[in-house]
Amino acid sequence: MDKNSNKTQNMQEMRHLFVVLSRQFGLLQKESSQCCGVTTIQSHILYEIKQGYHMTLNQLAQRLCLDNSTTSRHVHGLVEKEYVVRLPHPEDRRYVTLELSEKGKKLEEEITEMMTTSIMDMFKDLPEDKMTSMRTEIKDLTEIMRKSDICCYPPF
Amino acid sequence: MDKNSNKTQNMQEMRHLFVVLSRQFGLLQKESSQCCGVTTIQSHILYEIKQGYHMTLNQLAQRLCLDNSTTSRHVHGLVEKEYVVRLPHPEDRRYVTLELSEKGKKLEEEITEMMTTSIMDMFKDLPEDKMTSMRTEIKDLTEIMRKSDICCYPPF
DNA sequence: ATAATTAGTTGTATTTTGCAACTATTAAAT
DNA sequence: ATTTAATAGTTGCAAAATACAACTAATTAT
Repeated sequence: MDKNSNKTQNMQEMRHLFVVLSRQFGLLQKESSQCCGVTTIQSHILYEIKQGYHMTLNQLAQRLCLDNSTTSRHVHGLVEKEYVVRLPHPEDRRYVTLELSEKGKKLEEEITEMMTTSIMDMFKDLPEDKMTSMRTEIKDLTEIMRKSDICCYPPF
Repeated sequence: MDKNSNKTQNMQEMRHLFVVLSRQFGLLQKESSQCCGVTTIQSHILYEIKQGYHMTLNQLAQRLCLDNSTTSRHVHGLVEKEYVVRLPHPEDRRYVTLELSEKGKKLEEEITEMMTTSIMDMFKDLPEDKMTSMRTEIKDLTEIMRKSDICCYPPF
């Protein structure tokens, strides 16, 4: 049973790596967002709206794993600041599709710029091929995690 | 400048992978914690106390990137539920060192068990060598992110 | 001996959150 | 065709989380 205990140990190490990884990335997100004058969640919303095509509020809430109402309020804040516009769906007027305004697009790009710069900076001393292999493995890992049905909708 | 735009694209992909990764792992944490009757933050605290030796409250707050007071209250909740004990530091009575009670250790192990099982399940169809290379790359990535000084203290 | 510093707790106001109740719109059933 | 269900989204409300500031207790520096 030595093999099994070894596996358990590996999984615990994996868990630890995830803890560190997501905490550090969380910090990066927080920093970049606040630097641009919005909260982390608000920048998440901008990101999701940008990615998604004609996203509705409920879809957004599912993506963020937040309640309907909470999401509605966050969106409200972004609409007030004129980063997001609510458009009634032409086919079904119950739906509200969310789009970025020009101002919102600009802000989102600013945040993205900050984050990618930080990430680039992290990897600046890494050789090209190491970088490539890392990206490959992380891509595969992400796919595995995305597919595992934990709850809510995985981010596309 | 084709090389540069390629690099930017790679970084944006990286950012996206981080978003998915940390969101999915966040869900896993939430699920495992709540399943064991505590909040995500509380399980974080249990984990940190377990890892750290004679952790003090301020150290813990720094680890979690939370305010002193907020952390104090969370710890208070865990002490009330008898998962954590506060011990006065023998050398300096200002400090309070935090330790897991027997009950707390058991709970922490339960949460760990849940998480590692989930992670193991994710990887169940992955060949051994792929798993190994993945772990290696993630380990290196984590180390890179840990070293990048974003703010607060990186989790050891 | 006194002042300054440090660790941690508690008061208070703000923010975030989810549940439930509500409105508006569309789909289903009789 | 009219009534009933269901669905999308918003708002009221109470609970939880959070940070700042004021506080206590203990230690260190002057």
